[in-house]
Amino acid sequence: MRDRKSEILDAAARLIARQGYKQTSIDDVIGAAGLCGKSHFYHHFKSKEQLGHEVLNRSFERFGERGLAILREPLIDPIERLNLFIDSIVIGQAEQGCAGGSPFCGVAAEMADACEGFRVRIDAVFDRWCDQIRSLLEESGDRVRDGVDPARVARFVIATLEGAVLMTRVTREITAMRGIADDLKRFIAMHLRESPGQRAVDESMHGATLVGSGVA
Amino acid sequence: MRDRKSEILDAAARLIARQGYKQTSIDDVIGAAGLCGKSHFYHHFKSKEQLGHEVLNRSFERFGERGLAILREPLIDPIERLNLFIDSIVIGQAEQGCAGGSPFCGVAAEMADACEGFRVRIDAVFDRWCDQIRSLLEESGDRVRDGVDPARVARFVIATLEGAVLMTRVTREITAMRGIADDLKRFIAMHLRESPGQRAVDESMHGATLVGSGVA
DNA sequence: TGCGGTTTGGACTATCCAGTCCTACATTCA
DNA sequence: TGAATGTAGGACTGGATAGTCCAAACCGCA
Repeated sequence: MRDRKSEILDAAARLIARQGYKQTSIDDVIGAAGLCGKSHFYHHFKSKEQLGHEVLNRSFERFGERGLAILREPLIDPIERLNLFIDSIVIGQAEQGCAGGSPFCGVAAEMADACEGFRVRIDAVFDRWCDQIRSLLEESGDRVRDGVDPARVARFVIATLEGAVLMTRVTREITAMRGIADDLKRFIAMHLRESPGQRAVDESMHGATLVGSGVA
Repeated sequence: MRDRKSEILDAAARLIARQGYKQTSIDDVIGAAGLCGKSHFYHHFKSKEQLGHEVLNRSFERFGERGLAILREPLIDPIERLNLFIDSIVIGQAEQGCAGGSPFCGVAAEMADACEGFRVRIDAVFDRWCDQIRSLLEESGDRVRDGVDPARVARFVIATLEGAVLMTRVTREITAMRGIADDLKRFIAMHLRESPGQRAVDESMHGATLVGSGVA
């Protein structure tokens, strides 16, 4: 029973991710969702702002369910999970043709400024995201070097991913993001104790980052 | 000879950095610049889009003159210059109260979507920025490890800085950004050959990133 | 059958905003 | 003196957009 409200939210989420909150008009949403008139929309939502909040919540839940799901996958090694997660962001961005990005990127910044309520919500999203990665590192226990602050590494990972998504949005080029993702994995490996990790760092230094293998 | 047009550009640049391009109306600009009416504005600019382009160019020039100037400072060691540059971004963001960010961040993404012309321009900004950092690494010559792709490292640095700025914009918190900046310097050091760099990495691993020294 | 929530369809208001147009006044410089 | 340019002030158009209101159909369910 896919109700109409969900369809509206899906359509709105797609539009907002692609063109931003302010730039997405109620009429756009109505058109994309195949509604007939405003009254129908306003039957389900009090205002555009409410729509924004619900879209944000929904995107957050979806991201929690699917995007972050890999971070919780118990059968895979924690660090490997983190690497897979990074790859999944790159793949997602490539699939979207380098536009729009994850629901909390350029859009996040725009909405954060548009309304304090949005900002707080997006802040919470970042927090939860950060927590997931942090707990992943903590789960790795003794593999992580002494003195490493998992929360701090988590924030670094998120910032770099967000920045990379933003960059591809401007350059419309996915190759650079792949390089950044690989380098980010090396950055993470740098915080691991055991030699396999360290060796991996050195190997990738002489593999993936060979001059010319990146983007011209 | 501070002409009126420059004042308008300055006011517009400030507004756009804070609230975005679309959200900044001509009337806002007129008010902030202390003009009397639209005719005066349209005497200097053909359209809002032209204003956008000129603001972008101007911000770019300013950033080139001041922001990137440190990257070209011949008396300072190249890598040290890069570190100073990273610090300057953090300081700049702190001074702005974590809002707005560098002219080419959230705003860039918004404008990139608003108009293809803007996108191309911003893309060029990233390119030049990337080139500056790349040439810095190339300048360091033998200090950089074999197999390291300077352009790729440059893109990583830029992505992480952009992401960090975006993050502080949402969290309104500068502390996290300081941690990210320090970690970014360690990432750069990781690509240097000589032991001082490597030692610096290890030292900072047991200094800056001690659990609890980051943000709670 | 009838009630309540959903859907359709569209008219309408109020507001914001980019851009136009027109009229003055001041300054500068030929 | 007179033309060009910059500044001032404001009326106006046209389009987009959020939000309201109303009337009628549709549909599941008691």
